Amino acid sequence: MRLVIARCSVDYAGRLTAHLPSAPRLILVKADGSVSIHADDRAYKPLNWMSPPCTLKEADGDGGAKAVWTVENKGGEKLIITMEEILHDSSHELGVDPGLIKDGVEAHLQELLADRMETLGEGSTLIRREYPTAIGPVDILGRDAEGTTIAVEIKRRGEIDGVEQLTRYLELLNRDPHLAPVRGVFAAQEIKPQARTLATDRGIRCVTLDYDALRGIEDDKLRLF
Amino acid sequence: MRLVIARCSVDYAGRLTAHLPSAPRLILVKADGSVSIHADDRAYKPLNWMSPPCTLKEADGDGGAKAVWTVENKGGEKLIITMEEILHDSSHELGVDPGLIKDGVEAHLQELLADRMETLGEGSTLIRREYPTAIGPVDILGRDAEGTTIAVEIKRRGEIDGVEQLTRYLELLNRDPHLAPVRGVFAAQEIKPQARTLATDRGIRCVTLDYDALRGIEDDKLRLF
DNA sequence: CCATAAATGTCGATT
DNA sequence: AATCGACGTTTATGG
Repeated sequence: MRLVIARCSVDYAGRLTAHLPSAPRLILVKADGSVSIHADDRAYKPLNWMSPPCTLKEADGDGGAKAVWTVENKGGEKLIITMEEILHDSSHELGVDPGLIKDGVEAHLQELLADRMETLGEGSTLIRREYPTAIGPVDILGRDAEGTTIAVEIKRRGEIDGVEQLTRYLELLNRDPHLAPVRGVFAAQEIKPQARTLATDRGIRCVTLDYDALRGIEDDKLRLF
Repeated sequence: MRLVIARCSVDYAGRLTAHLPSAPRLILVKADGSVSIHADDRAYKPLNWMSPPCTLKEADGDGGAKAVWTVENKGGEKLIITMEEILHDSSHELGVDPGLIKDGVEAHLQELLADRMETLGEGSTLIRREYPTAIGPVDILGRDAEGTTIAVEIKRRGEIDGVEQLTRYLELLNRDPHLAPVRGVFAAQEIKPQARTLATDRGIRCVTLDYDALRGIEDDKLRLF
């Protein structure tokens, strides 16, 4: 990883055209060849960048510029960094990162819920996860205690577009005489008020998922063996 | 901006739970208070981060650790960086960035299409751009060859969300007896298969826009003067 | 490689 | 604060 602090101007031509006037910035060159240009704000988002795979060509600047870097990818996107003053330049060997271990994402919620369908109401059973339809897979298809088909949409955060998504599935599923009538269940760790209102208005039941409780139940299950 | 290269392990607890095993990484502390942890790959996204506003507390490590940083925001999200070995530590004054100047293709599409309504079919005419409704402006309102009102939604990339948006407009517009019946046209440089399926199912016509061709036509027009 | 959906999405405008 | 829409979204996953 190479860290360069330089007063530079930057031009990008690719999916759009963009220009950065001259100012001191961090230029970050990673081992995979990627380049990113950071200002001293905007959290983690770079002002400009080029994702790998790409090639970096360093050239001496003519006149005012100390150096001109040209970063290019296969798609013809181009990033030109004109450095007028180099304030810092250091390189560091980091090696391959062991990578991030995540816990609590949607996929995990789906697994846990599929394993504990009674969370959705006593007597609820699983038909299958990722039930395929023409407009995408339904997270969980199941049956409630009365044997009515239920379609479950799972989100970490339940917002309006999630309700819309479930509504589309329900419309489609209810055309299938083998399944109809199908009832909707919107399950999320957190459901936004507008999403809850819309869902309720459409006869979709809302269920708030407690991740720790689901996982706790799961742990209890494992403890039995 | 402070740059630290350190062998560290990281724990994040907030919107999800995540852990990074010990390895050498870049820790980037910006003037806005944000902290991000980068591996030696991926230009854009760090392994872990905390967005501002947040507070950084540095503490001496006990035993194996040289230092322990705790970054926390108001929402109770927490990032804990345990540094076992510090390989580099430097600070740099960058000042406020003058910011990025973007020149998008986006707004141009609407202009071009409004100027060349026949792209949507022989005899199509413009009523107006940005036709206002209670739920936002319709990109283009026009008439087809038969005189039927058409509502056009323009996107660079046509996805399901865009079809939903147009559907909401159509629902509203069709309540207006002066306009009804209104037909929908979904126009984009690229239309995703699922979006096309949904649009077709709802009787919305899909039109793929060729930006270069539209601009070419425009150039021809200009050349006449 | 293409297509799709999730994301600690982020970011900005607007209510 | 919440919502909505755009983003050079990026990133991961499944076909």
